[in-house]
Amino acid sequence: MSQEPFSLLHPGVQEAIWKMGWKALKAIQVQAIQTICGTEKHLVICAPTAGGKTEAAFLPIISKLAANPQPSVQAIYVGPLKALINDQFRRLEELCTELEIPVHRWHGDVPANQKKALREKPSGILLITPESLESNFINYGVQVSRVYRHLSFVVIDELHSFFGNERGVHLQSLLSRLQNTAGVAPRLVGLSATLADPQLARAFIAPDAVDKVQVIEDTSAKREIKFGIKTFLEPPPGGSMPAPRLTPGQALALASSLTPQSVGSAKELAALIEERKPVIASEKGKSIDALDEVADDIIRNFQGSTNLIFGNSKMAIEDLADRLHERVSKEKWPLDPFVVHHGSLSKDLREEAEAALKSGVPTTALCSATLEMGIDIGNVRAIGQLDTPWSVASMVQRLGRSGRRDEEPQIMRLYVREDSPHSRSSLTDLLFPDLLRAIGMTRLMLEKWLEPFEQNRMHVSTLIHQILSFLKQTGGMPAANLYRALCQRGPFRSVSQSQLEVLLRGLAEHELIQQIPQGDLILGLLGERITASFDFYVAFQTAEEFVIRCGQAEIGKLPATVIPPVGEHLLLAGKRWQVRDIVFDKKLVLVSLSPGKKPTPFPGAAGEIHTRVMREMKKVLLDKDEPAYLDQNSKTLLRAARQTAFIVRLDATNVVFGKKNIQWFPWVGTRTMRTLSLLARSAKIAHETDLLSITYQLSSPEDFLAHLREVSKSQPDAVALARLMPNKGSEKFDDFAPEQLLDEANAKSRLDVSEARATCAAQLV
DNA sequence: GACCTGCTGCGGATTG
Repeated sequence: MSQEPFSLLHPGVQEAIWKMGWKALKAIQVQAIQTICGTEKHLVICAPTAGGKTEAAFLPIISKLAANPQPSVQAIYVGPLKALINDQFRRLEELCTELEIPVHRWHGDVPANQKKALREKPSGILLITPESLESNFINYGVQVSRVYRHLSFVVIDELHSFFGNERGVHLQSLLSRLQNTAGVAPRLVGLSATLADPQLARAFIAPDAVDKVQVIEDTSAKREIKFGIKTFLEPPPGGSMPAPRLTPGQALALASSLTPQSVGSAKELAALIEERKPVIASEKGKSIDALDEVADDIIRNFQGSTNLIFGNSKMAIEDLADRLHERVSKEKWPLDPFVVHHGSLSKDLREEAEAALKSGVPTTALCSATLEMGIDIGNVRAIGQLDTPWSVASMVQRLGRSGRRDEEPQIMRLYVREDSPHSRSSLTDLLFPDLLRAIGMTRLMLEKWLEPFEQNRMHVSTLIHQILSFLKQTGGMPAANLYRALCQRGPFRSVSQSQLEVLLRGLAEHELIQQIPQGDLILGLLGERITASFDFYVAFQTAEEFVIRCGQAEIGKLPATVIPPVGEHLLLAGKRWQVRDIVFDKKLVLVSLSPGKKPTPFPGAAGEIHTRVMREMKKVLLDKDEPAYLDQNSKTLLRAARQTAFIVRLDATNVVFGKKNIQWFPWVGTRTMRTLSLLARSAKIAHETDLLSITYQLSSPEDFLAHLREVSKSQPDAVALARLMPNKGSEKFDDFAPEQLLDEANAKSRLDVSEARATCAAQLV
């Protein structure tokens, strides 16, 4: 054991380490001890799950606390999940008992008397969620300064989960308010397994003192990665009859016989496809699709071990689970190893699935982001991923859940579903965009690139939340104090003083706040009601949900908008149900098992794709190499996509000039594509966008070039463009924000005028 | 064309 850092620890902590039988401190633990005990810096620790991060942070923190006990909470651990807090509570309590450092927890499931006891006699370490910290300000505002007056450390677990979203800004605001209210300057420690850019983590932890943040990364043995992409073709959409489908080989032959004319013409394409003699994919009269082929592959490759298979949507997860159960029962397996885990399932069912994963009996979970982070589920052999993920960050996070023992490789099988070419296929369809994205993202993952988060977002909804919370906490204050606390010292730095004034006037119009004659702002009638409601503590939007119950057993919850009428069917927890009764006033749906199958569609918004990913996809399309991680189908379809790109000369130019329209492939992300679309709209040019391209209803190349010239030379007004957006805001309190402010916020964070201009200018060269 | 997370006090009845 490295003697020097060990000797920096309190003797009681040294003893605890001996007693636990540790042979040596890990490298990140040594560095953390040196930084926390030897400097005044903040800290970010980046290491894989189960890599000893929590101990790295807490061994030195506990040492400091043991040497200097105070009658106040001295360290806070903020966790994003209740289950994670419960896990860490057990570990910390074990470490702290003999040192006589009290460990407390505060979240929604903790009994009120324990919370009361902590408020009356604050001490030691407190494990808490952001929302419960919010409840401290709302319900015990006057006690905050006493309870936290000797706070010296704040540890934030799963730091990356707070980046760029409402909950992260909420947390930053709470921590900033805590410092001001209690008059303390705690040191911050962030923990994460997936950090793109240490610089962003530094900026999140301490925006004013980025160089006071030490980053510690675990550089110990990198594990081997085994990675494969498999592509299956979906029968063409439409009609109840099974539609004919090409094999990947036929798709390649089709691409080779394309001409620039046939690509744009449904008739010519149909004739070419007819020549290839497409087959109706069926098995005993039942049509099979790509998901059936994925299920067959899973049955072959995920047997006899514990695995996670992630999907992009709950509907797809449920559908896949249903098909796997079908196969297991048809083949009469003695045990069905497939379980389902996602956010719409009841706590009981989720815990059952978690227990099965931990049990040692081979289990494969079909899951969503619920199993992406946090709770320990033991040793996972391999990861399946149904459909190309939305972000590289999520792909990395998911891959990281496998091969947890050092000597084991990380394994991922990524399944891509592409439409078989059909008579109405667009050029974009013929380029197999999901396969391109899967390869592009894989290349970026291997390069260690991850999406950065938007630092300049205004977060209008969360600012409204914090204004209301602050007024509730204090009873009222002048507008200037709000500006100083939230916008200058707090996280809402992208909001100017005049923008805050516009916002406050808007809030007064809605009676959320009002100004008393002396000038102070206080809560208005509606503001009082909102801050008193149970769901105020949460900064993010939540939908109205109905509980789905079979007899006394709760299966899960579904949004009110997707509940089928009585007599119809739904798919939940991998089982088929029929709706028996709906009790509207109790928000309850009674169901029973039934053979009828209808996948439940969950509502949701589309994701944003980063420009770097689109640029990589272009490279994939124009490169010649065929990565070894592609299966034969994927290689064949990639060849077909490249052949098609060659036919329409996408290798030489990004534009395809048709008779009646002009299709441009700018290879930019969602934000820039949205901006290009709004620019065309403000120039009154009819157009459509798809996954890869924007098609202008222009017949003359000159008109197209004139538009690009106009955009690249003028100084487009981003706010004026944002005014044209159809959906201005969807976060919790956006409805209370003045439209002008939402336009300014959207101009900043949902559009990218400078990249749009640069893209137009580059196309002109 | 998407996923995830989280949270009262208080009055009244009942019990020791």
